[in-house]
Amino acid sequence: MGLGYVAAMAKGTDDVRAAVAERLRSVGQRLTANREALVATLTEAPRPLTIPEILDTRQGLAQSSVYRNLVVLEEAGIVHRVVGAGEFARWELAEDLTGHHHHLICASCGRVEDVPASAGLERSVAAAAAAVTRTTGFHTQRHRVDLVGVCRECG
Amino acid sequence: MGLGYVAAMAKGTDDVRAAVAERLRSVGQRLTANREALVATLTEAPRPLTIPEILDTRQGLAQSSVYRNLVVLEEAGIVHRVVGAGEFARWELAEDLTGHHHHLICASCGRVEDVPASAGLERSVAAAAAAVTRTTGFHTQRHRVDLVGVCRECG
DNA sequence: CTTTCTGCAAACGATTTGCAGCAGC
DNA sequence: GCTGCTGCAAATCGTTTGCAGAAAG
Repeated sequence: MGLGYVAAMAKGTDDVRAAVAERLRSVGQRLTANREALVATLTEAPRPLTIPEILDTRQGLAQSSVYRNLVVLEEAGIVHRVVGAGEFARWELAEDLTGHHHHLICASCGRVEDVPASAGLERSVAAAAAAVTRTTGFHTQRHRVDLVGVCRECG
Repeated sequence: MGLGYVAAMAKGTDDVRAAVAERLRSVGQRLTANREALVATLTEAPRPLTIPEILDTRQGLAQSSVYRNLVVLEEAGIVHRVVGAGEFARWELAEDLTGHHHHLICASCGRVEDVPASAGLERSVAAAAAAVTRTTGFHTQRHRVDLVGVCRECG
């Protein structure tokens, strides 16, 4: 990947804090209270959050700061923008901080839930990616598997 | 799925036309020249298109009509909104008209390309979906596999 | 201290919508 | 001919940005 840090599976909360501090510094950005709060909120959530959801969690936080900081955190490789089904963007911690996972997207209520990725599926995706590189020259860096359907509540 | 039509793999152009006409009628919508043009454009494209791309294809077409008709066509189960990496939404024909496929998304230029899905990968996804239903009660209707990376041109 | 962040409010831009006239059936 | 579609232009709303004061290092 060419980045200056080592990828790892699901880190503990303290490791996350340390990694966040270091990655921000490596991009020449400061570690501020707002950014810590943002990371903490995303760490605690079992699914990607929308900006309104984030604002509800911590009131007194300016909307523009949330948007701006999410961009900074994305550039630092700490969070990822996730496109859901709804009209808001969703954000989650980068996968090397939380562990790789896939998404369940409810077509009825728009809710997005995380699910751990199975080893068998991962192997198949890797094989498919290798085949694609051979035939098209496209180099896969990561992948996204979303299951779209109806959640238990809406079913 | 509870819809009034039978799912099928990659249909011919004429079958697509017929299916489009019927599905529109079944939702109480008319088959107009604009809607036919829209479907034709998407049928010919080897990848999901953005609204600006669609407008370039057929000029003299009002932007608002494109937006409105895409919504109608989506409600009729004829097209699907696809979220790319960029700032525009992308649209493609529904998979039961074109055949199931996955997407290659270039993180550098934002381009989205279709790739056929391999049988092995499909089997793995189906198995994973079954496991999810068992453990969470979520019922999968369809899935989305995106490979995110760098295309040959950007590489 | 200097540089970067923050909050506020105003600007942006993709998408949606109101309305009067044209076209499907 | 009635109803619904089209195009135009104006409105919407998630997101971005300019600016003056506060905070990180």
